[in-house]
Amino acid sequence: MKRQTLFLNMFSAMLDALGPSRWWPADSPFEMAVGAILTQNTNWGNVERAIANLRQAGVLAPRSLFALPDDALAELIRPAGYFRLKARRLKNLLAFVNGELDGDIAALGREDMAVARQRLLAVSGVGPETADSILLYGLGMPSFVADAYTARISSRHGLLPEEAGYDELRELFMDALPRDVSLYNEFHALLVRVGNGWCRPRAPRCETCPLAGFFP
DNA sequence: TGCCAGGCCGGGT
DNA sequence: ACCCGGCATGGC
Repeated sequence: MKRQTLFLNMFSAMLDALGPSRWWPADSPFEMAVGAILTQNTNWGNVERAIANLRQAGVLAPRSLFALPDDALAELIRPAGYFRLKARRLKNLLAFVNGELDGDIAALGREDMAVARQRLLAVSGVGPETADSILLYGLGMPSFVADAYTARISSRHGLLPEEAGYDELRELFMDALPRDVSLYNEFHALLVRVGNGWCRPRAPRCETCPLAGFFP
């Protein structure tokens, strides 16, 4: 079977079983980017609390958030964990957005995607997954997000060895699939949902997984 | 109770 | 070029 067909069938199997995800839950590209930093190695429920705190404090905008002292910002995002570290990372991103993009992160979306990706990666605290999330979900660019779930599900199904690196994994999906923003969006969202629900690190529930028996 | 969560950086080999 | 310790809260 053609590899693209295999991947699209995998997508359909998850979509049929779970329905559309309607990701990313954010009101603006800026809020999305903030969420991308806050959710690093962290449960989304904790991130929601942190974002609610920022909104409540009226600082969910590039200038006002940057104006907050580090320790005040850290206190507001405490529920998201790693809060001192993430306060610094947010400040790094904000310095870039305010200083180089005139406070408008959406301006990045009008650049060449590889250039936009490199500029995001140059911000300390923005790694490949965070950058790709912002490109895809925040800016609507076709950059596939290859996170820990993608790696786990892929290796369990023998698509790649477990030790495969981030870029290798991303290229596997991007080479196999058409460059389509909506497809990448929903595909990654479904992988996360399968990873949270069935493809667990220690206790996989493979019997009832939407991908059970899908791969040869 | 321990495991897990939509990673990344910096320093050491 | 890899490997590892550190970072931290909250749900199950």
